[in-house]
Amino acid sequence: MSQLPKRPLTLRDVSEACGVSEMTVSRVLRKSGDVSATTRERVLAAAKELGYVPNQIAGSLASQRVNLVAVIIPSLSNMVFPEVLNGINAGLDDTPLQPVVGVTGYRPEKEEQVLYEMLSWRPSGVIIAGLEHSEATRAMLLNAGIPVVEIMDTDGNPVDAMVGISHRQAGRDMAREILREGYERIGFLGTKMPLDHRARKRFEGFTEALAKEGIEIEDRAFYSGGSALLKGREMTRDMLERSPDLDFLYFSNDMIGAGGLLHLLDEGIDVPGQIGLAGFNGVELLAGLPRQLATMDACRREIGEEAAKIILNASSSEPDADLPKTVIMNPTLSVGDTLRRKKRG
Amino acid sequence: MSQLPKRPLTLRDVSEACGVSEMTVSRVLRKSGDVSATTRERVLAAAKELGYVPNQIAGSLASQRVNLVAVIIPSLSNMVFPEVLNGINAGLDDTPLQPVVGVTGYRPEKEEQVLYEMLSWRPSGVIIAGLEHSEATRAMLLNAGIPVVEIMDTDGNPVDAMVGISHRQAGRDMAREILREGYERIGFLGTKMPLDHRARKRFEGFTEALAKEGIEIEDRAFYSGGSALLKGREMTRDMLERSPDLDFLYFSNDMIGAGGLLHLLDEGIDVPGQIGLAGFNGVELLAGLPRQLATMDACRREIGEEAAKIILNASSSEPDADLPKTVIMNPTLSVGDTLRRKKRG
DNA sequence: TTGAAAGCGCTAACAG
DNA sequence: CTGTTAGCGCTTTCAA
Repeated sequence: MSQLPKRPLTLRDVSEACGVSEMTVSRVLRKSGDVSATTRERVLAAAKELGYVPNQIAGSLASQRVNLVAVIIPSLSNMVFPEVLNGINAGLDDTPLQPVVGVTGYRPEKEEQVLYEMLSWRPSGVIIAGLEHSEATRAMLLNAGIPVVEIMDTDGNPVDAMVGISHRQAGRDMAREILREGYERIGFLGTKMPLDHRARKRFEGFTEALAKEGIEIEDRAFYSGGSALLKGREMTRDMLERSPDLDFLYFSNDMIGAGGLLHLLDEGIDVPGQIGLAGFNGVELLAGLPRQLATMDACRREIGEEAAKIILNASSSEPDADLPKTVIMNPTLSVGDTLRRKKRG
Repeated sequence: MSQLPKRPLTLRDVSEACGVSEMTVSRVLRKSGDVSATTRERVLAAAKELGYVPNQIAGSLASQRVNLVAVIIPSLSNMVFPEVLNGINAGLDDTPLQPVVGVTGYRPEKEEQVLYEMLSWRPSGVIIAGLEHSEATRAMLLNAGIPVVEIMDTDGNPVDAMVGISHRQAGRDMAREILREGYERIGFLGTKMPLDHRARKRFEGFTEALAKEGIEIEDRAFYSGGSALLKGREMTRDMLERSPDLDFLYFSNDMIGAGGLLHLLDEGIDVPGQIGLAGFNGVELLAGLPRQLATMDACRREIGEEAAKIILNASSSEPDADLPKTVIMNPTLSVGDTLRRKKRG
């Protein structure tokens, strides 16, 4: 830390400062090969003294190895994705690999562009949300020649590996639970997102399971943008005005579900006696509400960790060929205080 | 898209496929220099046909330019930071620059390590949360020879540029507002985070402004981990048990504030008549609560956008030297429904 | 245990 | 408008 360099320092600078060849300096800094303790100390001291930071660009070009993992997700505004990122971070901690995040805003063309940019850094692997991609995106994924893990959804065929839950199944399970409790006049409230395939699949699974019992959704509403909690309140109010006979509301996420719950409590409506409620995601927030919303855990953190493991394995020197390429997690349904209506034997 | 390459494609492959020199292919792909329309088309067609993705590693090494901006934040779990990231994303959209995010978990040594790794990619700039860093971190920042923007806090001296709000001032402003409304017996509830300097500074500003009026905080409580909303409920309950005379609760963030609000409403306590409440952040969530919590906007998105602008300017070919290196934003205080107690003239 | 040479894939700078 | 030459800063490989 003696001078402020206009030109970034290079190995050569360190080499000259300590009178050891560039090659040996490089070996010390990478802890590779055998270097005598004395020269190592000398090199380390010089590097620290100068404030040398290695140039990974040059290193990666020379070694043809890049310690980056591309992570591509639709959004950061929805807490779901930060939690997956935390899982990936945890899974990659204490390994040489580092996640690099790209955000698509749920737009396929943006996804394509983000992937292209990330691939141009020649990462060691790709973790990407969802199974639905444009043709070009799939082609890039296929041709990249690196491990690819598609996460969060397992209803479809992965390019390479996938880790997630079946949202169709999640929808079906919730529907069955609702019917089992005797609810029959059901409303659905969700996001207006044609490109949120996971929400769509939950909805499809949900209606499918209802249909099997001869039941149809009686009312539905979709929103986009704004405060989810507030939207939940408003939409619930509006829906119950339109369809006062409903005895259950299924929300596509916990945030609007919480809004609905708060509205009903304000109105003094008996939950779950008169109306039952369920959301999706198991967001931590819910713990503080006056009543526990029925919901289903999406295994977000675990998905991130598992995806990281797969990339790690695939890019290790001796990959375990037996490690499964498809991991389907089982979301747990928690009924909370807003779903049970009957006494049960 | 004809074959799946074991070895990633290079410029040379494209060059051979279309019979144009590597240099010209490179120019076409970078849209730099003049290339005849016909050759351009030929090159583009070949590149697409092969599925060529340029190698930025090599490109950056050769051009000595890297279109990456290092962004270093403490956490992704707190919605504050994703919102800042959204601002940065927005500010960098449609520019060649791309953010790369690193997370420190509020730990100085992790911050040091993350910064080191990011600098080893020779980014075009650094955006880093906070003004408090280890000696080594400051040294790296100083010697990196690239624009550095420290964000979210302006109570201190930046290495280079800073964008944010004064948390001390924010604390003072809230204290003054509370006193003006006639509250006098004040409790504080916050996070137990010795390394969250912004929360600490708000607290300091708050107590300082109270002290000026001869008032001291009567009770305080700190938490860590868990659902903030739930913690808010519990801590509020406990504090009012301990100190039933309190007439105001200041929360270090809106989430625990919302928990406190829900608790008080459950108990049928008059808010803001008997007890006033205020939080911090202006989280979108609040809009859906039964009552609007008094709070203060932290200008998260704007901070991100402004920081992006500074990096952009500094790394442009003709930087505007007049662009200020310090941007202090003014958080707006919204009193909501939980602060006003007096009728005012 | 250390060093020298070659080259990773691309682009700056210049020449044609 | 197009091509040639010479590296960018590091690591691989081979030799000492």
